[in-house]
Amino acid sequence: MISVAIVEDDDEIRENLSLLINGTPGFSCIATFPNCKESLKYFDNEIPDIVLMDIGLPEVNGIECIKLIKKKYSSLDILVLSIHENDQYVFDALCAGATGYLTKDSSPTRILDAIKEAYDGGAPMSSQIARMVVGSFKIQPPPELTPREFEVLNELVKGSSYKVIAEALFISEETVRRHIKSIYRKLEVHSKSEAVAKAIKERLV
Amino acid sequence: MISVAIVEDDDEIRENLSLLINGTPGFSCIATFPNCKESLKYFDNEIPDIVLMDIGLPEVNGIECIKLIKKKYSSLDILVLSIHENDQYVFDALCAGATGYLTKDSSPTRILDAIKEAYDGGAPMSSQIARMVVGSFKIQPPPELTPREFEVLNELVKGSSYKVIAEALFISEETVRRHIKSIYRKLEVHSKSEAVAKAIKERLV
DNA sequence: AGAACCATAACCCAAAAGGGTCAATTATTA
DNA sequence: TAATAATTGACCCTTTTGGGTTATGGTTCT
Repeated sequence: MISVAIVEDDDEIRENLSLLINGTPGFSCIATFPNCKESLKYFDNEIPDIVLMDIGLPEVNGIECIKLIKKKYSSLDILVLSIHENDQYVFDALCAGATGYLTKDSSPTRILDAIKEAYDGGAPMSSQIARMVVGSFKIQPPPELTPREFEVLNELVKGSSYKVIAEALFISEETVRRHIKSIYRKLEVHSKSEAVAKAIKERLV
Repeated sequence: MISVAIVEDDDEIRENLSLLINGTPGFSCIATFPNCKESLKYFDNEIPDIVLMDIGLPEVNGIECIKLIKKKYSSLDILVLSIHENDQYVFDALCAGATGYLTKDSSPTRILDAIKEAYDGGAPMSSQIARMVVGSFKIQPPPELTPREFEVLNELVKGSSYKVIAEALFISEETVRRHIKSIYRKLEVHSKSEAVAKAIKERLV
């Protein structure tokens, strides 16, 4: 028996979800809340297996609510159920610790499957969401750095000084300087920290 | 009709997959290859809808093969089918541009579902893999930086010099220096580039 | 009331970084 | 064969950075 709690401000949606869950063998909706605050209060006494979370909540929004819940109950699995397919909401929710992300047009069957999947250690996502998430890993076409320049860039990301890089790559500090000048020109930056930021953000390393 | 190509060095597995796909209505295995090189040659003439890719290939491994394929045919969807659940393989594959990642213990039904899902724009993953991927977004418990220190750290990541930070935050350069010393101590680093690397990697910004 | 922390600011000094220019060797490619 | 690119190295100079110390006013918590 999987116990579920729902945080959703729309009365109709909340009721329908509750009926769906309670009407299915093996699932039990043990509590529903129209906002973040009440859910937090409840969790002090009883912890469900899975929380279904809306994003568009009044006062404290769903993302913040996830953060607050995970802060206290870090192992609790939260499944987002949202109308938003917007990139930022999805990534914010996952960064906050959500276990999965379904769009609200998911079928009742899909929702139940997802709850089961989350309970079994999976991370259920609507297919467009999954594609978005997986796509975020993809590396962009790399800038034309030479192999040696990539080696130097790697050292920069490790925080090495010119001297340390020179020793690591068995070249003189002057040559390190030379390579770094090249790197700065190609990446269009003017300092180590900028280069490091760009390298990591664009996954050049 | 979804056309599928298979890159897999194990003869038996390759044959079984081919039989599974051709034996199912709506699916067609149009080509199979024991290594990367032959698959690339073939794609010059015909492009399947989906490629099933093994990771443990001889000579050029699966990750490199994905990179090579995506370099020429960036819209081709590649589904990894691997025995490895190792973090690094998964993330490397997704970074290389894989559309999904299944473990080899997936059932025939699951494999067919996944091909269909990838074809429909999804990103099918085995549940442990999905959990791993989603989990990688989660922010760790943040180090005890003060609000002001976070502001300074943000400026560092933007590549700002002490002087620029001072102007941006309306404080003296000396105070910027003070905050940065604090940040270095708390993050256990000794330079801007190290701080930036750590901040980005641990998603402090 | 005192302790602890935050944010502010200053001074000293050595080390590191960044920008400019020049030049030689090797390898690859046109 | 000539041109191009990669890799290596050097010298000049200024600015930036990092580590040390000290100090003040404000807040918050005990």
